[in-house]
Amino acid sequence: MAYWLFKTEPGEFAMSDLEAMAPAPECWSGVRNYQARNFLRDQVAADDRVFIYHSSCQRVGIAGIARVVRAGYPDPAQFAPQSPYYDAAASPQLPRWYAVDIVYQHSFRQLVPLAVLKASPALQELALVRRGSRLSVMPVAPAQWQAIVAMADGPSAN
DNA sequence: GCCAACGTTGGC
DNA sequence: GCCAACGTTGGC
Repeated sequence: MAYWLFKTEPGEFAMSDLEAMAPAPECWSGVRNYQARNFLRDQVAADDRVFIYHSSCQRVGIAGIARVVRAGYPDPAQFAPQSPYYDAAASPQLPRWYAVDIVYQHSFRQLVPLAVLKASPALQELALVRRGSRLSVMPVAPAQWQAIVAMADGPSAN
């Protein structure tokens, strides 16, 4: 089992939306960056765990945990002309973009702010805190995962 | 709203 | 293949 971090703008789709849908899964759609696409297509697997990160909002940080229930498959949005994620160059025979399905697992009692992540010595190698990083799907090492969970729900977070 | 940093496009 | 121009991301 591997660990990941997915970015989302809560104005579009928030951790609370995922929680409200539970136990129904959500299609994680609309990733339009090749490096992130490659992770979704090639590496994200069923039963992997995912941090949900809120970006471009008042309180940026990690809001909770989801679980992957379906590995990468062609993102339906690329074939839907009405979708903002439509890609005229993609076809079902030659899909360009991929999605996964995730399901709600756990909302942190309090969001772990970006500033806290940046300040953690255990997270200096995490792509999220690297200067200028724009990657929206990224791997999280087990030690990084445990450090973040401890910050979220550990004694210091209470 | 600003702007730094990044990814993509397209002319050559 | 280079690289300037452009569009986007995303924190602040």
